[in-house]
Amino acid sequence: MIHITFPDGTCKEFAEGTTAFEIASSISPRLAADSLAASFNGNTVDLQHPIAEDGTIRFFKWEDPEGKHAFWHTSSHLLAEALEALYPGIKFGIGPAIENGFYYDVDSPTPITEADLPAIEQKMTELARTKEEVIRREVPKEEALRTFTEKNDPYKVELIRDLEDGTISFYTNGAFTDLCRGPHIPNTGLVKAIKLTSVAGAYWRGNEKNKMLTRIYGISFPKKSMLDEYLVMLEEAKKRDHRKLGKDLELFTFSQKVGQGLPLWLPKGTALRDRLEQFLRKVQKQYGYQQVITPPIGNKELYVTSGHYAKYGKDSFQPIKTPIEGEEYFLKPMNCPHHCEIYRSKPRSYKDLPVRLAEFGTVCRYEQSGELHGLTRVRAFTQDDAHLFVRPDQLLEEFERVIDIVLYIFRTLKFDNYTAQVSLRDRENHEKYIGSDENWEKAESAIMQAAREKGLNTVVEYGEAAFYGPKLDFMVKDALGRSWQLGTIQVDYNLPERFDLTYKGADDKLHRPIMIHRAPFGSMERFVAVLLEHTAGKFPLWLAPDQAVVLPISEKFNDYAREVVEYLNRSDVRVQIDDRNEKIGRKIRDNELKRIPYLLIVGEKEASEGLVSVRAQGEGDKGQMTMEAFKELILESVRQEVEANKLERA
RNA sequence: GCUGUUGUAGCUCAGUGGUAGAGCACUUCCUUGGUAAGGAAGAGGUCACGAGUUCAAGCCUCGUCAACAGCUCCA
Repeated sequence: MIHITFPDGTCKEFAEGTTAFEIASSISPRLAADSLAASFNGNTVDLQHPIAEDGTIRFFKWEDPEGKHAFWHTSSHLLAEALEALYPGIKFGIGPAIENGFYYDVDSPTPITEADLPAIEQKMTELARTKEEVIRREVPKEEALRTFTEKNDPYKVELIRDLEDGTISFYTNGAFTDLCRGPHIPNTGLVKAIKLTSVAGAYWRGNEKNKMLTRIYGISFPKKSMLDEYLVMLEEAKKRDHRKLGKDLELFTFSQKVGQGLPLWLPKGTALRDRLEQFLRKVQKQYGYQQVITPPIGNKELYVTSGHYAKYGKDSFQPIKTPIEGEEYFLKPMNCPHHCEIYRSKPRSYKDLPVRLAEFGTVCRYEQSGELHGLTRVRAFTQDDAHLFVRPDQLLEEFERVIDIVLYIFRTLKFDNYTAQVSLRDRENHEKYIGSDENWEKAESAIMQAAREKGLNTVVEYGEAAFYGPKLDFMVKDALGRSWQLGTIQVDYNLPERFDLTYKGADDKLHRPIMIHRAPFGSMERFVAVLLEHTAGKFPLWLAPDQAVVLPISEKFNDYAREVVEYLNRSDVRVQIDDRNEKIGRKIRDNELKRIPYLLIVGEKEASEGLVSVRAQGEGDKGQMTMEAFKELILESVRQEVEANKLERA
């Protein structure tokens, strides 16, 4: 007998071999429908899986990631079933659930395009309506191989060959049987709303030497209304796309003539970016950073020394050769080698450390053309870079101080949902990294400790480290839950070695400093992109390129409006005038759409009494006040926005 | 880089081989107004670029460039 306690506290006993789905059904059909997958002793198993003796069961709901995963995974099998019915002879690759939905890779005898998707959706819906049970069956590896060889499904055969010997699980829904680990939902009838979203090419097993298969993406839900909500959310995401907002708000542009991936910052975008830079400069000054400036190119020897030439030389931009001497220079792809040479420019004492060199350094990297994306992936960008040269005994504290800066920035800009990703070496393959095992281990443990002490919500990824050292990246979720990598902090034992950086210790001997690379924004380009999507273009007052615009009711009040503008500009409030010959309703609409934080409406009453009528972005009429009072309101709000999160230490 | 889709006015987009289109934005005029689109007229295009097919190409073919989606990559 199995004894099971349910989430609501009730207890029941079941015979051995009872499936989780049967158990859920025995409680209530509702629970069965809601429970999309079950967990057994902490390991996820599917609802068809027999319950073993001492098990406790946890039922997942749609809200649980495991529940969605099982739901979408089953949907992908449903897609395969529909495809097999519609395209006889089709071959299947893999068909997993993903973060938002599912896909299936197929090799179809006839091409499948977007135009075919509605018909496939239709077929899937039909099949789902027949409420097919999803049946799990365990078979020996040899039998699995035979089944798929007979079916002439070469991709599946390849997959099975790579599996360990023993039993393999099969799942069947209707006429379709797939090799699959599970878990799945018990019945395809639970899938009520399906949308196939796109078709794309994808290499078999992600290797570009392999054949390209057709990947069909889709998403599904247990209710029609949930699909509708999802589609609305997608629309909202499109509106927030930084590429669209950047155009609408005149922040940046690209030119086919200037070149791919080379952003042109427009006046308003530049104003925004400058303000972010000023903000960070001020913080860094308080943390003892010194600003430096280095040239945009560097001699090939610099990169041979740093090791970057060997690693990236051929994929990088082509060298620039001096016409007579024939020396080779490269556009700088990073600032660290230059900063190492600044460190080397004079002897350093242990008393001088840490040395903190900061630069808003513009770098060029030859990103693959297919990788370029708005401002988040470009070929020329400015890092809010700094390199900290520290003694081993200072590493941990300095690392934590960098975390403090990153967290301060996130608080000020209201990025509340972030996680820290610790990127360590691949556990097996150490060859692609440079530096000694001992140093790597020291660096990795320092990062882990700093993250722990700062209470960061941390994810550890093996194999994601840079070739020269482990790193801590901050992953930020925007308002729509999409994840972006922003700030990065990296420990480096390698460059100090290669550049033979030293300091004189208290023992009168030379020692090797440790280097920390860090960029709290990541790059100005990506940060502005993420900030745009996070705020939907409604920047906080202290960052907004224009903080207010004065709207005269009619041309008769243009002179007074100009007076207001002049007064506020003198007081460091960024304000414009909209003196077009338009009705006030029109001016309000246009300036609201430009996301100007405050609209100041002036007519006869205001002009005669020195007032402005204030309208706040998205909040409507706020009533009248004197222009002096408005100035104070703005300056005070700005003070509060920037200083509310006070630095924890200076 | 690979596969696919797309490229027409500043923006969003119609236009299936026969004289280049709409809405918004822009200019001028009328209107002088009170919290999210007042009215009229006008100007604006080497249809991404280059070849080819055709009596004739925005439209068909090839190449190049760029954008978008996915894959692969990311110091």
